[in-house]
Amino acid sequence: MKPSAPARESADVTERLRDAITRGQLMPNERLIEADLAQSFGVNRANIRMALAMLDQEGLVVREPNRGARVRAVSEAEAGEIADTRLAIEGMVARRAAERATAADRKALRAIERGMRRAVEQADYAAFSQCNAALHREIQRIAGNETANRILQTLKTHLVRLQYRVIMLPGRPKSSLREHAAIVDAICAGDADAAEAAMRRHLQNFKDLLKQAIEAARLGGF
Amino acid sequence: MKPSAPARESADVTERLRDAITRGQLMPNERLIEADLAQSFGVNRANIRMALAMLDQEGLVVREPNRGARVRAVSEAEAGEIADTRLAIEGMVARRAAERATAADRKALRAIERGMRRAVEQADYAAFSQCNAALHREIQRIAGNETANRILQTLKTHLVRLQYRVIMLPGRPKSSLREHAAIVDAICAGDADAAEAAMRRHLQNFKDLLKQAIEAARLGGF
DNA sequence: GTTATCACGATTGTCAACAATATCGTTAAT
DNA sequence: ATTAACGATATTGTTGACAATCGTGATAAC
Repeated sequence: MKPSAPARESADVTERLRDAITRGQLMPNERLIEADLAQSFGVNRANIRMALAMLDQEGLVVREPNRGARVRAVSEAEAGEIADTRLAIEGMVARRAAERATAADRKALRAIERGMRRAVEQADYAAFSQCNAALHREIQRIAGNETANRILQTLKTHLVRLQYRVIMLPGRPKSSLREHAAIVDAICAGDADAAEAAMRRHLQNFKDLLKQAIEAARLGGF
Repeated sequence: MKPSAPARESADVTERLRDAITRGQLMPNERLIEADLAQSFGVNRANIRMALAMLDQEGLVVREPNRGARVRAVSEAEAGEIADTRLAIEGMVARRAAERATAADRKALRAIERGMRRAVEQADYAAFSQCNAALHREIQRIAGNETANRILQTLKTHLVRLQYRVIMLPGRPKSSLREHAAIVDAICAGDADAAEAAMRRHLQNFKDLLKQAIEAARLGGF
């Protein structure tokens, strides 16, 4: 059995195009020519057109009338905006998670936290990154706000190109682990205020480090 | 001179369709048949198709493969989610506004506040509603977070169908005025924490009243 | 040498016809 | 009477062709 019937090619194409952009296969400001994309994806131009329209709405590409579409470049200022917005939403999400977490939920959070600690001890960056994502995802699931989750998803999509720099910063995994532990503690204690505050601190640090990383990269080569 | 060259019909159509949905001319769960819409809007089906894809991404319609599009109905639970998310973002926005407001900005806020007070004294609901929107818009402008503003715009679009009920509640304009005054005071004082807290209180009240209004409507006929 | 004009190629926007799929009522079988 | 199979109709999805527009380079005017 298939996972879910696409039956409509454009949905699939949109996802593939989105991936190509977020994975950096298509560079910022690069022109996206419908005919070329149609050929390289092996689909009709109408599908590409549809995908571009949706990704435009999503903010991943910009389209100018009669002048085509380009991959949207997120400026440093915009990265800050995105990080602020994410911080606000995910703070609320952590709060709700603290209010709603069941015993099973708490157990799941602790398990991910243990995995994270193990990854730090073994200096396994890939595993750490994965646990990081899993933890945030789990908190979102517990909070159960689909609207917020959808928005967070697109915001993270915009940051994904930049954030790998932060993980690589010296000492970051260890401090990140501390921050995450504080979040999990607060949620498991059912302390909504503390959960929101901890999440905010975590994402504020992330934002600051992201800014540093971008600046360093800008001055130091690219 | 024109305001800005559309030159592309689909952008215009998208806006018109969005308006038709938010203004209630197209009811929730109503099927949106491409051919019909194309005829009634006087455009090609491809444009309608494009518009539906974008509004789907925006969350205003849902599309199922080979089964067409319908106006998305926001459930009571979802209205709560939207209100929560809005609260989180707009709290952050108020905080930033407090940090960034110039003397001119403060003057503009005070002017809108005066207009609001006048509207309440004269029991002019339309004017009040307009000042309400203007005040929130002005705060967003001052904060200068375009990412957040875009998201707030779409979230409000989803609530617009419901929120008129709240304004009509007895005594609401007066309490709303108090809440707004507190927000303006905090922003003008440059007190970021107070501004966020005041905005949160305001939107939390809004959320609670919205829930009440929806419940009352559900029990009392519609 | 600089600027204006024009024609051409590349690309996007529009359109109508066709194919594929779902919906719904009818009929037939049990 | 209930269910299953079937076919007609409505609707969406796909495709290719055509029209409109933009960028660019060549040419001409000054």
